[in-house]
Amino acid sequence: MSSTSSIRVRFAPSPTGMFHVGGARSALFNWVMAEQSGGTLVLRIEDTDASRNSPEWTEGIIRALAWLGMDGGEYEGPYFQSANADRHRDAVRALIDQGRAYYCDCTRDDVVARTGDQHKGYDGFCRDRGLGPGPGRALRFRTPDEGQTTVVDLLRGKPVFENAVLEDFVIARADGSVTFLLANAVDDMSQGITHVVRGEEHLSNAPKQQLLWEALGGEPPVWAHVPVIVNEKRQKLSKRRDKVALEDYRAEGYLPEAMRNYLMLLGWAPAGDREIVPWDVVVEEFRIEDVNTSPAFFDVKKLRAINGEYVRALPAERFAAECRPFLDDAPFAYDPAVFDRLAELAQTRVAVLSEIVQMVDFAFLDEPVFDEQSWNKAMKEPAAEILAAAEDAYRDAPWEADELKTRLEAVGAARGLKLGKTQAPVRVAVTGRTVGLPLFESLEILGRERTLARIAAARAKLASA
RNA sequence: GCCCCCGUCGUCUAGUGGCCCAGGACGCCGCCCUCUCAAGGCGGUAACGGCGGUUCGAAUCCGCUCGGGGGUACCA
Repeated sequence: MSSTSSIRVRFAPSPTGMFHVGGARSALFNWVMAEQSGGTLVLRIEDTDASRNSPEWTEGIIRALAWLGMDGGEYEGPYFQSANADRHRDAVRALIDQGRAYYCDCTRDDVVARTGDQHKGYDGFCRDRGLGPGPGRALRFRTPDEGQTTVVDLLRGKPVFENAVLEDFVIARADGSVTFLLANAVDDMSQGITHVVRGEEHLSNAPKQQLLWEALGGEPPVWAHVPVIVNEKRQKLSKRRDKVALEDYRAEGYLPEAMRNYLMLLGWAPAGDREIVPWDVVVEEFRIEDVNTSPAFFDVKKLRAINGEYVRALPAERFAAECRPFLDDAPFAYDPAVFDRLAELAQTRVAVLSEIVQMVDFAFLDEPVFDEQSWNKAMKEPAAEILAAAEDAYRDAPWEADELKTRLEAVGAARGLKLGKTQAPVRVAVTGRTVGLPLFESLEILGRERTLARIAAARAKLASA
C-alpha cells in the first residue's frame, strides 16, 4: 500500500445478532490496512433491514470492536446506513431515469413456478412489461445482456463474470426500502471507499455492485474477498450451530491480544517461524494480498494455546488484575491479598482466565469442593494412615512450605512411599482435587488451622465410610 | 442445475522451478524435570487429492479429473 494514496476501507456489519469471530476478522483486516497505509477505517452499521435489526446488536458491535482495540479513535463513524436514505433514493431515481431499473410484481413463488427451480434466480419476466410503480412492485436493476464484468480482487486475480448470467436483482423492495446490494454500493461510493475487504461469501455480489457503481458514474473500488472461516465440517461458521460469538470468548477469559493474534493467523503468517507477534508487527508486516485463499478452520485448541502464551507473558500484577472479574463472579468471597499470592502459582497453569476459579477456590471456600473422582482415586489405602501421620507432623511444624514438604516426605519415607504418592490424599483432603497448585505453598497460604481441620475432616469421612 | 472460489501434516501455515525424500506452530505420543497438574527442555508421529503434460529438474507452470466451499432471496 503506497503511503501517498489515501486509502479508505470500511467495516460494514449488520446489527442482526451477536458479533462473531468472522466479523471480527474482517474488522481486523480492514483496520490493519488503514493503519499501515495511514488511511482511514470507516465503521458503517448496515441497518436497512428494520425487521432484523436491534440497537443492542449495534452496541455489541461497538463494544466488541473496542475490546479488540478499536475504540472510537480508530475509525470514522459509526455511520448508520439508515441515515443515508435520501442518497439511496436519489440513486434509485437515477437508475430509473437511465432505464437501468424496472418495476416487477413477481412474487418468489411466481418465479419458482416458472423456472421450476428454487435456486435459479430471477427469470427476467417483467423486464419489458413497462410496469410503473405500485403496491407489491419491487424495483430491479437491469443487468447487461452481454459483455462481462471483471472484478479486480487483490486475493483472487480477476474473476470474470458473464453479464448474461447475472440476474436482474432487486434494488428496492415493494415498500420502497432499498436492499443491501444497492445501499452498500451507494454508501461505499459516497463515503469514498477505495478498497472493499470482506468475506468471500460476498464475492458473487461484487460484479452486481460493480455494475451499480458504473451505472452511477463511480470508479469501482479494489476488492479483496477473504476466505470464510469454517467449522470442523468445513462449512462456513454459523451463528446457529457454531460457537462464534466474540462475547462468549471474552467471557471465558480469552485476552483480546490473543484473539487478535489468532484471528490474523487464520490465512496469514508473519515471515519466519513466528506466530506470536505483537500488533505493531502485524501492522508493519501484514499484506492483504498474502492472505490465503482457502477457507480456514477456527481451531479453539490453537486459540487456547495462544491465549496461554499471552497469559503467561502477562506481568504478575496484571495477571492478577485480569483474573479479578472471574473471581468476582465466583460463588465465594475472596481476599485480594491472599489471591495475589496464589496467582503467582497459578499463572503458568491457566490458559483461559476463567480457569482461575477452580484453581484457587480451596483457599476461599469454607470447605473444599467434593470431587468424587478425585476422592476415590486418592483416598485408597494407606490414605487414612498417611492423613493421620500428616496431621501429627503438621500440628507443631513451622508453617513454611519447605518444612511442610520435608515433614510429609518423612511420613511417606517411613512407609516406603515417594512424595508423589504421599501427597495425594493430603491434596485431596485440603483442596478437594487431585490436581492443582503446588501443594506446600498452598498449605502455607491456607494456614495451619484450616489445613489441620480439613485433614481431620477427611479422616472422619474416611473412617465413617 | 447454473455462476464463482478453493485444494501442502488431523488443524493453522512456510514454500513462487533446484536450498524440500517439504520447515514451523497447535494437537497427539514418548522421554527429561518434578509433590499433582501445568510451564520448560528434548525427541517422535504426520502432508504436497489424483492423472497426464512442460522441464535436465515441479509442492511450485499447464491441462484434465476428483473433492470441498460460497452464491444463486423483495437477508446482509
